[in-house]
Amino acid sequence: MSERLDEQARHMLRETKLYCTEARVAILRVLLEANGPLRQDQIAGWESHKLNKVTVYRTLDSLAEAGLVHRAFLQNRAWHFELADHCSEKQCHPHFTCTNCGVTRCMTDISLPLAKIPQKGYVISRQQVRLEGLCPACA
Amino acid sequence: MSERLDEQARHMLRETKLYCTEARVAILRVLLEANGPLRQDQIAGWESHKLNKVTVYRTLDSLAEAGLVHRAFLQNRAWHFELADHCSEKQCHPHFTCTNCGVTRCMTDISLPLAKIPQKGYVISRQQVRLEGLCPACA
DNA sequence: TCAGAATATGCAACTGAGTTGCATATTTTT
DNA sequence: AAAAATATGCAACTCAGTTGCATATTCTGA
Repeated sequence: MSERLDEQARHMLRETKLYCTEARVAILRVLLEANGPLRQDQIAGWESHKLNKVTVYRTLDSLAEAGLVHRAFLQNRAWHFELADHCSEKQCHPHFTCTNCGVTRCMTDISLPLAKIPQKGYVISRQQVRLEGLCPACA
Repeated sequence: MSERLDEQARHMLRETKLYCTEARVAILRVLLEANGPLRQDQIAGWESHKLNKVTVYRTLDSLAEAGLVHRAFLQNRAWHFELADHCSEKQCHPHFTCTNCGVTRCMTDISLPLAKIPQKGYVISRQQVRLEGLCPACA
């Protein structure tokens, strides 16, 4: 229920010491409702919210900086954003994109081992995996 | 030596039944020389080639369609292109990007196991891995 | 609880990667 | 060498994402 999600969003914002503004609550709610990566325009237009584009980008920036949100792999020149849960500190879940219908889905139930770089001196802080292929509907 | 690379480029084009044009040879040569993913502007400006932007994009499109070149993960909204060697059919080598200096490097010597999707019906045709962190110079 | 400080928002105008239409040039085929 | 097939270049466009700046909102401390 929406009251519930609002409260959850507000809680997340307070936890991370971010100003608890209407836009941030709204955007977090959208991301809580949607369980998958969304583009800016999808977030802005969610249920006739009609949020301002600049606000959406700036809000997502601050949410990402606070670690509440992750930027997912680009597809067609547009960033995708999603909640940062289901992610370990070093690795986000893989994303699967269907090359036919274009749908992107979070594969929260798979994880690959972290890569090891044989050369000395590298520090890996994050690993992202993208899968491409056909979804069940298109295969 | 450059004659050599030109010949190699021409050979690759003939093999894939692509018209053997000046631009294609030049661009393949750049990619053969550089061993890492390059952006369009880097390719266009390589050694004062001054190739036309549209031509570069279209050439890379055809090279990618022919399987000679791969599009690598986006970084800062710009595609990166590189030769498709060192790649198995299903998996390209991982890319490492330094979050401090921004350098991207191909990790041709690592490879992760292919993900397995437990849900029925998915066909994975390609897996890409991106690593972020600090390079030896910045660590 | 309210003023002032801190921060977020919205608008309009911009940036820059990538694309498209179309006329022309180049490559291949016959 | 001519015709058919394809590639190139230009200019003008699209569209995601950004920036400056004036205004509004949220928080904090007396």
